[in-house]
Amino acid sequence: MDISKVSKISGLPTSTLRFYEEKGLIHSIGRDGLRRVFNPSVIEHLKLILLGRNAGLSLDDINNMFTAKGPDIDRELLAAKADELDKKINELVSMRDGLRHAAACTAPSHFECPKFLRLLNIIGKKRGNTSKL
Amino acid sequence: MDISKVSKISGLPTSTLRFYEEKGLIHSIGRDGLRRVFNPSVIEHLKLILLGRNAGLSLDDINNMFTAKGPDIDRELLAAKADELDKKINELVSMRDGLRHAAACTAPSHFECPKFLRLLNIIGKKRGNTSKL
DNA sequence: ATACAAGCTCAAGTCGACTTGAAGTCAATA
DNA sequence: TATTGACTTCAAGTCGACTTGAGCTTGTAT
Repeated sequence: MDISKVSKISGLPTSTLRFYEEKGLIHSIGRDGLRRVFNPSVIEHLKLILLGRNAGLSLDDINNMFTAKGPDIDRELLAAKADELDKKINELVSMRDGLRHAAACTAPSHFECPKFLRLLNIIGKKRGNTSKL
Repeated sequence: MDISKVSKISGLPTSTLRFYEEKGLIHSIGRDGLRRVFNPSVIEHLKLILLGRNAGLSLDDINNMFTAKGPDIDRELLAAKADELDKKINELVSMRDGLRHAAACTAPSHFECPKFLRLLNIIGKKRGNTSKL
């Protein structure tokens, strides 16, 4: 596949694909003249990258998690990231509920609605001890 | 409250608090000489801001969602953001499951593990039609 | 009285993640 | 054959979200 096909399938601009290759997130399997040639499997890699980005991971995180830099991957890192995601999922659920409520609530300000404030505080409680909030 | 107290309670550096004030995300209720004075309720605002940031919202989004710029808030925006969050939550759940599996899986590469690839594709399917992946 | 920590403003710097621009290569088509 | 359009590299620019630094003011402790 050439870069424009990858771009069309993935929806990512070619500039981003080159950027990702430079960062080592994806790889081309060779060149046709000057032009990069990609294995179709790059699409799966890109899916994973987009997914990770969407989950709020940095490109470096993604790189560390999925580009085995030795004989084996870092299982602990993966498990740790899974745990982080779990925490985040809980927060997002609360946030979503808070938003849904706020969209329906008639209180003049969200901060004057006890239900909304309660949701905020529940979230606060769930967040270990990294912040005092 | 003075800025250092807000900083201690919130865990945010004073520079960030000033920055947020400048952006209109929080407000001080006055000055004591030169120094900003905050109402304790700023803590609730900061909770919400941190929560939003954690959910991947931009400061501008947060500002639009929670600083009523007219008599009424934008309920449609809130509901739309709630829907976005719902989508994101689904993705994060899949991602988390994928990571948990990858941490345990013995396949030489994640991309050679059918189960992992299946998870990726399930996610792909869930993502409306904004991207072709 | 003096020093010092903590605040202040405003401009500039940083970092991650890209994007854009200039300048060149190359295959295909008018 | 000449132009076009898609590709290439490499450097520089952009954007959001802060952070840092210089230079100044103030309240408190020695």
